[in-house]
Amino acid sequence: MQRFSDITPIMDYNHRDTEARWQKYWAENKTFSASIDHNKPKFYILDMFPYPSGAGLHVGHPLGYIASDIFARFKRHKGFNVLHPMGYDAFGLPAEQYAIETGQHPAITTEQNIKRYREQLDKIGFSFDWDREVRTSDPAYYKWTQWTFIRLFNSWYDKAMQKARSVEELVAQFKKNGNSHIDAASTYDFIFDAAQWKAMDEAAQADVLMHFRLAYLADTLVNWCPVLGTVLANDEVSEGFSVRGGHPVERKNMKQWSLRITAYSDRLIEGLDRIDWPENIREIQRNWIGRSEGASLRFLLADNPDKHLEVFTTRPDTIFGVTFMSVAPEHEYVELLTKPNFAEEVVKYVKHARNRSERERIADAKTPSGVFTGSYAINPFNGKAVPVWVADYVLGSYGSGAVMAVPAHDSRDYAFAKHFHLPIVEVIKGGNIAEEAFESKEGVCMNSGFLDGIIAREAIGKAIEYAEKNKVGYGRINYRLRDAIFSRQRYWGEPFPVYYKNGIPCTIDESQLPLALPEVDKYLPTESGEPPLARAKNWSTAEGYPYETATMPGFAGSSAYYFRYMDPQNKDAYFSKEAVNYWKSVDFYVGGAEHATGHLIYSRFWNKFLFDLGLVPEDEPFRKMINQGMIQGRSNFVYRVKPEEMAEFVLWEMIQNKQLGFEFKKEFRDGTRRFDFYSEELRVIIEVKSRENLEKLLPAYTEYAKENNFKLLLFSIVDVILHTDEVLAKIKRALAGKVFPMFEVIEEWEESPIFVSANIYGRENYSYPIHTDVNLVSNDILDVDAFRNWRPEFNNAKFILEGDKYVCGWEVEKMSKSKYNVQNPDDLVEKYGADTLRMYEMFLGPVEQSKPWDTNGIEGVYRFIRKLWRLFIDDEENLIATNDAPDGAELKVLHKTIKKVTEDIERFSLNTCVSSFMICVNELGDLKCRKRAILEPLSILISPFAPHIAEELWNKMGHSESISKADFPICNEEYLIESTVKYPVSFNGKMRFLLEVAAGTSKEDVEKAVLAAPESEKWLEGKAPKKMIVVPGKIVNVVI
RNA sequence: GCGGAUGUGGCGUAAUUGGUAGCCGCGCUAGACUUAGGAUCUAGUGCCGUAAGGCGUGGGGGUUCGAGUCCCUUCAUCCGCACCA
Repeated sequence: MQRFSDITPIMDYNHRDTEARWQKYWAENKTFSASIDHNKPKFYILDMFPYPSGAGLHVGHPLGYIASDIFARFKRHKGFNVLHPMGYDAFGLPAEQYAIETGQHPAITTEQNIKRYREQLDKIGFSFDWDREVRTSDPAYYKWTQWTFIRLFNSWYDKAMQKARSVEELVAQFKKNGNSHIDAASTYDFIFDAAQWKAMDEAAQADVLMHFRLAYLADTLVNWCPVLGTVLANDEVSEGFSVRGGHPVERKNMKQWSLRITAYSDRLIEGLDRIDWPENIREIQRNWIGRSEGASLRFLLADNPDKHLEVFTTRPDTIFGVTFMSVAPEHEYVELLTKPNFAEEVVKYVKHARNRSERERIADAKTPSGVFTGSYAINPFNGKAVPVWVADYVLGSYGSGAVMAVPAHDSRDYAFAKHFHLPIVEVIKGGNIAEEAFESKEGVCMNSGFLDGIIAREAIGKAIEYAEKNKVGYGRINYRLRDAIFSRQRYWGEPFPVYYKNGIPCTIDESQLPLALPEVDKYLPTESGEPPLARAKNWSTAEGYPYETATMPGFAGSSAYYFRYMDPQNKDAYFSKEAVNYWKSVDFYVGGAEHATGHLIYSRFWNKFLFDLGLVPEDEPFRKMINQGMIQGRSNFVYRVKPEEMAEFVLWEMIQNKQLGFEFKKEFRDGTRRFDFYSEELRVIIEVKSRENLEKLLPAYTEYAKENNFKLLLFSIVDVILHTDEVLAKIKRALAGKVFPMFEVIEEWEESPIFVSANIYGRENYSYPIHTDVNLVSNDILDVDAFRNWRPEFNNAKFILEGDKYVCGWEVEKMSKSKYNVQNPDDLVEKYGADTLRMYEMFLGPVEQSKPWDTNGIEGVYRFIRKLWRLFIDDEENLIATNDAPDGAELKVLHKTIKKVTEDIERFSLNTCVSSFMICVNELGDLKCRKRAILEPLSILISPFAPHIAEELWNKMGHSESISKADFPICNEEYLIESTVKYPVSFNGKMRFLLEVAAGTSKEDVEKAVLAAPESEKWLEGKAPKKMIVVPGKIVNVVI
């Protein structure tokens, strides 16, 4: 059937035509192209660039992009030179996985996905400067990733100067003085002098330098994932399984490239206080870096006085309570410590502990495990010998891999001591050590020699002082942060600019960059287990030295991409000095909180490194950041009936509690026979089964009824559900003694699924929910016919309705295909337009908050857009704006909105802006305002949110230039001044009425007016008020 | 277990410094216009109550003339970390 709107052209806002036209205009005119302009303040606003996955964008992805785009457009109106670029994090596992499955080169898949992303992004009307697009998989881009790697390789970290320096300078030092005067972030423990350095051959020197380089190759205990055939970073592993794909991960020792991010631990912590980031992200990073202050103490071995165990403790104040020591199974002294008669046990334990997967260790965390080595160590404070154990609650990778155990004041040591019956010595007063460890630092020291009587918190410093004076230890800060493993045994990533010259790793010359990713025949590891690049032909330098076969991890390309946007086409440099000194760093960064311990920490590290080299002017990359919330799906459910359970439920509801005058029981058993319902009084049995079953069993039932003198009523499931009244009538007749066949079928019925509406009584007793496609549902009402057509098995479905509607259940879940709750932005843009989508995504709530996507509300925003249009344009599509001078009421509406919107955008409260626009348009509609002086500023106000319609209106009002070049309106407070104040008058804090007085009325006069108001009489009840509070311009409170 | 965040109508939310709780939108109810509506417009809509009025921001307690907002306590949900010495 044709609808009215199909046959009569109604002059309504046509978003399809308008939006396409302006998107084309922006692209052709390069409206949002940014260039260095020293006459304007710069503003760099950046989104975390996406990984272009095959699934395309869903409604959740653009949330952050829309928010940042609004901000970018706003800043342009405010006179800033805005850099707002976009690109793609294009290397990654899914494309490679797909390549392995199909043989398709990942570059091709990636290209296709990017194309799709771009189409989707373009339709939403973003103001990106696409000329600055970067892709991490583009050789022209990853050239600079490799270039940075070479710089890292050629740098070491000088702790004294707190900065990275070149390895050349380090070598010069070695030649002059050896390494004794150097305070470097290093894993090198030996001391050599200049002569010794010079005596080393090239390989030995290279080996020493490796311990200093910021990018270094080392044997590392890594997270090896056999299924993926690669090593994973710590943040890619969760509870012993890979985050992506959920495959088991094991610990394995391998030669890996790593980045010495730990050198920057302190600066990474310190910088957190200087950046405007959400507190939770900063807290996560603080925990991840895990700075703890304490002491390193030396315990000499009782039988081996020239060797010692080094421990790290945050509680040197408890040293007199040490009753044993524990070392990690991987500790280098395990063998040395183990006495012959304990060797068997220790070897067995260490082997067992090593082989345990991370997951097993976690599962067993509650039961301590360990074994005594037979050795003792000497407490440097009191000379007592304590036993040394091997225990896997001690981590080899933290501190020194050994702990001094103080069971009285550490809960892990306590559990261990209890389990193995080791002594517990209390040295801090205040707890009950018979029950649990007392970990507070507020207690007073006891049994602690010179520390006795001091508060534990203060004793820490005294103990360190003592240790340093007696040369048995020193104050020390430890970090939880580990170096970042930088090798991946993968194809689709940046090749390392590294070759091996007689086994010595060297970086290629910068002039040779980029080292392009080679072609391979397959994207799998070789038969001998080497990474895919080992398959490439001639994967070696011109001299024949083999290249590194691992590739870089996902975070390599994303760690400093924001610099490349500043000068993306530069062939000679990463970025020009001019560009970086103009754009400096990102002023505003928008992206997901899930990158807290990955990208967001690596970027800060890379940025600080580039800062140390003097390449960039600021040491933090992202000055301000907000994290957009996740958009969850809103799933809809239909409830499929389990017919037999439903029939029994329905019947029981009718006959229980003597409703028919007789007591019925559920479940009557007679030997092996079982019946559904039974009345002892009348000897009546009711049984519900499928028709087929009843027919089959009819002879047996007949016989049983006869033998035992029962009256038997058999009903088919279908009849009970669909002909409940007739069934009930038959039961009543039977109870009244009437005679009729024990079984008859009311309706023949083919097998078909039955669905019950959500609010039908008892539903949860006899049905189970199944997901239905949200596109078949509107306001939780199911389109029954569409549902029948959805899948063949439902095309004869029956529905139990509420009234005439089938109401679906709903739940908030992850947005995913399998839950049929995915909302795709293209469909919504097609139906409602990009402006509506943009505004609706903002209208949903604060950007930072996670929330379910519910398409229902979008109609309201769509109506608003059309209302806005009609404020300017009549039915014949003519502009109706007049040049009349606006009146006070109109100006007040406009300036109120200017004020609210400006303030709200600045504090990133975009949902409330949308509300304000709606209020403004409603109020101007009520005032029948058609005045250009009001409408023109309004269109600029709204243009960051709904840029297409704003451009169209601006254009219709006679402007030839894009609205994005217009100045943002400024609020004139004069228009907001009220001549009267409406005081809410409260009595004892409860608001009772409003009282209007002239603005500027004195407190005393307001009080008088309140008392004189007729409404007051009732509330005063004849009493005089005890007190009156008048807050000028705000409220009046009368206390009685 | 530790750390952090959040709890407001049927739903998404608003209330910027302690000052009229529920703005805006969805949904719902009634009406208007229509041959027709999943269009548009008007009015209503926190809960209880015919009304007067009472009750209401997860629960309990407190500070205050006044508390969604501050303090104490408790519950629930979500997120992060999880043998880090």
